[in-house]
Amino acid sequence: MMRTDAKKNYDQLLSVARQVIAEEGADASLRDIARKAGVGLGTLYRHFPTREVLLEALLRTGFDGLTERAGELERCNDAAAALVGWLREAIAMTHDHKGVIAPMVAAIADENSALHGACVGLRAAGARLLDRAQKEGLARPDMDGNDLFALISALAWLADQPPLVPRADHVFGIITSAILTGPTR
Amino acid sequence: MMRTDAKKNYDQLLSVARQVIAEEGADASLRDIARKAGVGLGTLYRHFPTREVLLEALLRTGFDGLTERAGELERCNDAAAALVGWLREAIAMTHDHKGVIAPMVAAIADENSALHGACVGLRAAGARLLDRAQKEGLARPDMDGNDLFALISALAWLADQPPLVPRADHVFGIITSAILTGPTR
DNA sequence: ACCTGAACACCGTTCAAGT
DNA sequence: ACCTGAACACCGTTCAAGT
Repeated sequence: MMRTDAKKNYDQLLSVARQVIAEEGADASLRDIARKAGVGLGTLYRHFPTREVLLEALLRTGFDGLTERAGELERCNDAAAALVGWLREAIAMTHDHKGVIAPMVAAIADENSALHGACVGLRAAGARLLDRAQKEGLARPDMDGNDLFALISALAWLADQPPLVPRADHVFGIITSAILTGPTR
Repeated sequence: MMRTDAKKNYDQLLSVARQVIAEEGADASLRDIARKAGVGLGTLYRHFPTREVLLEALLRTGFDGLTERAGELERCNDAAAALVGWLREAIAMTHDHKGVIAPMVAAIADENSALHGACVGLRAAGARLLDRAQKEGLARPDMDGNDLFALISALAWLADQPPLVPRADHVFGIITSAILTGPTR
């Protein structure tokens, strides 16, 4: 069990980090976060030895929500709508924490990253929805969870680039239509 | 006209920058480049007042090659193949200079960026190829040069993320099939 | 005209010293 | 146990001083 003063610092750090990262992005200055939290820099490193650990803590509830949501949608009638709806939600989630998609992509290949588990879980949840849609003949068969993860990442990145934001929704539509359409032409 | 010593420094800087950026990416340390070029840091800033100016100088021949190539392809019989082939080349070009796609995307909305002109030219070249394919009924009509630029950017970014590289080609195929297919399903 | 490098204000990360 | 902040090795950017 954490000492109560440590717990207080931890919570304060997390709260300030959420705020700062929402403004500055996932590559915000850790020094700045510690400063704004009124805490020594070493304390931040004690609680979050790595930037990924901090991001994981910030995104945990979001990740959990998404995998839970995937479970619900698996029991939805329309497997195509379930897949596309979940994709949209997954992208929206990263959109709340700009700059987070690059570390997430890096984490999926790095078992030591604090974000690894969450990303693998995300990929698996998407893969299940995709698999169901494929079995019903609603999604192109020449894709797997890795392709889906790559597409989600690309769309999330796109939605993070201010000049591309106006087109993000439309591009989302183009790509989902490709997923739901038959294989090569 | 440049003084000959200045010209020598300029060339040396450009050559070292090409090398360093190939290894470290477009966000490589400018200090490091100056150091390796055996030149004062101020000299680098004199010749390349901004990182974008340096990137533009590095990519100029690549940009020119791509717009020229687009001109050739416009006279190709198969408008669909011309479009897809050019997309592939455009993405390959950024792939040679990792990390360059983010500044390029930023530049398209920033008229003051040294990369602005090149990016606008790229978008225009793609738009012409797209337009021709659309007029022949070979590409979906609900797209324009902005969408194409966004898709190229997303694919270029994807090809820059090591864990996603294995899927990059396949995802490219999925997306081009969406462009060449009819509109929504 | 051009070059240099110190100066300034920042980083991330570590770690001895304190409570 | 936990916290602090100095220390170290880096950045990008500017600019006085030199040739």
